[in-house]
Amino acid sequence: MKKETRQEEIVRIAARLFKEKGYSAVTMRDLASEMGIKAASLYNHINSKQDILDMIIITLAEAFTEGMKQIQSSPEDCIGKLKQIIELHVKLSSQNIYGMASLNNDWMHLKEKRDYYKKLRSNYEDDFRAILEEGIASGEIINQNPEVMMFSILTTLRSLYIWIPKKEDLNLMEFSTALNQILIKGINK
Amino acid sequence: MKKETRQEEIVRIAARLFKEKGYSAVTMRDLASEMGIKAASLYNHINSKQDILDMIIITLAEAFTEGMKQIQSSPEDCIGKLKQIIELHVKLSSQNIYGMASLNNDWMHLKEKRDYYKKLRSNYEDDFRAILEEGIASGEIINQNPEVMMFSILTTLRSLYIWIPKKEDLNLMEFSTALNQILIKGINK
DNA sequence: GTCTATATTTTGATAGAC
DNA sequence: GTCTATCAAAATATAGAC
Repeated sequence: MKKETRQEEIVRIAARLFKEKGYSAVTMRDLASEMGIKAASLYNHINSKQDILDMIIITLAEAFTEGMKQIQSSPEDCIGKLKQIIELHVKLSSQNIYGMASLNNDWMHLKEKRDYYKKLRSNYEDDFRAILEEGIASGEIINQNPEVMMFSILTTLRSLYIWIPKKEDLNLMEFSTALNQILIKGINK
Repeated sequence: MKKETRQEEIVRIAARLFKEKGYSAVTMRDLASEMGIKAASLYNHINSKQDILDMIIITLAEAFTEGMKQIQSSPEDCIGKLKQIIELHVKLSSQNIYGMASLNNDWMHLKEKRDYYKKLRSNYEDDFRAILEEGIASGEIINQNPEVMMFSILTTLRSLYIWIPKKEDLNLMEFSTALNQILIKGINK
């Protein structure tokens, strides 16, 4: 394991603070205080507060894009691909709980990278929708509005970061399996 | 229809801005500008920025509490109650799209009312969980982890405000029905 | 790599005229 | 009910010493 650079440490701590109060409410003094240094010292490792947010969000957004590319090229059917998407979200969310909060809630505070982020997200949703439509066409899943299906599944997956920290008791693999069953088969007996 | 007071107008416009950028990133000057007046003039109608957030969030949180009380006292079974919960969320979310954003994302910026809000939310989740556990006990729904089921359904419902504005084409009643089917019966054929 | 000192801008809010 | 003028605090960021 490579040693964490000072910049990576700042970004990691910042993400934790951003999750608690949101990007705008966290000051450079808050962040510095949490690092045990003065605010001015932060600027030896990062260019601006904006840059920290950029790094947190873009890294994650690109990881999701990469994950979706893998899933698309897999030989699985629709249900199999959905299962992989669930696993992708559980994996990335549990690896970076704090960053997921920024991805969900603070993307509008991106500046130059905002359009790029929106493009990645929009492409991700298009790919997701295409998988559902393929499943409807092949008769694998019900013929419901794919937009509503995607909304339901995706918002649950996008909110995983809120619940995963509370579920330390629950094994992640078990969690993923339970989620898979609930999202795909419903809760009806 | 009673005429909207100036204070109500301020709160309504503020909620819209809070949804776009979050409570902390919206300044009193932003809000005043959107109202067509100067920032100082706002203080003739409200005491503080904090008060605006309090009004937005607490009004909604109490509406959910009241709705849940109604549902609890209904004679429906578990699945029927879940359907009513879905309808409650679709109704309140569509009536106050902007306020729902603050409820979800800016509750941590409450001050004196923060504990009260957290109590309401915690009670709401307890009531929700009890309905699911009752359904498991009676054999109405599958014997899965009620926490994971609640998480899945509730996060979808709590995110409705993001999607409803995009779905103006989609009738709200239809939306509610589709959502009900997807959340309860799943998407599997 | 961290510090102190400081520049500059922006913030929520108040006082008092009209 | 709105305005102008203004305050005090807090924000991001830079310069230069150590």
